[in-house]
Amino acid sequence: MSCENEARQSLRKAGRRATSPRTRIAAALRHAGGHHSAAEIHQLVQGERDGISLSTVYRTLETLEDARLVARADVGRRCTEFQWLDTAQPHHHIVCERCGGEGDLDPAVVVRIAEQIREATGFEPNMDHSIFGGRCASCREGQP
Amino acid sequence: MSCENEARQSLRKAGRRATSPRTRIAAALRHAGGHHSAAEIHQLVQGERDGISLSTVYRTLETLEDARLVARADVGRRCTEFQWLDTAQPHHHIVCERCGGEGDLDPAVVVRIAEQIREATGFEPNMDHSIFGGRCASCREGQP
DNA sequence: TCCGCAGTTGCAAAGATTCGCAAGAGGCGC
DNA sequence: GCGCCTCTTGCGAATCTTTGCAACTGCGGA
Repeated sequence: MSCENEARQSLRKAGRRATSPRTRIAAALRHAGGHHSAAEIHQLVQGERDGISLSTVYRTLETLEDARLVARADVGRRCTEFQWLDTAQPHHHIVCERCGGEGDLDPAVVVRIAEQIREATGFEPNMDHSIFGGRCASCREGQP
Repeated sequence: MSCENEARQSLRKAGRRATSPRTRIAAALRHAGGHHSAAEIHQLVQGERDGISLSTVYRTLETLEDARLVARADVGRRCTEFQWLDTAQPHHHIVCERCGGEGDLDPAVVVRIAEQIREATGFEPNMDHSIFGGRCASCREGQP
């Protein structure tokens, strides 16, 4: 699949070595799309030839995150997921802490938020893939 | 110290049982002020009478977080800290992902951000204690 | 094409956090 | 003040994630 070559190029472009485990992990994530846990990603690359150790999966994800190729999302406790960023549009979520419902956040709103933070602090916030916790409208009405 | 009584009252007000471990943990966090890791909190309450198990510390922190008495802050990977909220002003940080430098964020900016998210999605974001990652001004200049 | 160094990997062990279960304790009603 | 029911705790085990270290490999230069 071309994902493998694309992944390899993205890695080189980011100044990282395009090793076999790295390429396979990146390609799998890119090809699969959406969010995946470390264990899922480990599964995805297990099917093929020789296995990749779980620690390598974690280290690779960290590397890819540093290279801004992958975004980490801590959706609630006990649930860290990763997503390929290179091709995806930046997108953002809001998760209801009571009912678990999710909503998407207009990227324009996030851009404006980032601008406000930059103006206020001089920091350029990293908002490749933000997740806000909160209460959805119906849960807010139901309980105080 | 009065922290213990205050903590007890806050717990009851939130509809939780004011048990001895809970009260001690809440009082310690309240008294200590600032951010503390689970292990530090465990240490803080170890000195006194009988010990409190680490799992109880974690469970209590979770309970206190649910009750909005404590805020959890994931400052980068490998570093989860907790802070007593009841008395503190809401406050917000921005952390540089490159140099580790920290800045404070004007609460007014955060209020505006919360409003924008509410208008856009109907969600009321929980912004008791937000942390944004990003690049500080000097790191932005230094490296692209 | 071959070599050498620095970056990576696999493995096993450590650390952090959560979970299951039986025993114990807080708080409401009597 | 006493009893009971439910919520909590402690302990140990399970899970998730990171780390240390020695062996291995990509890739720039000869």
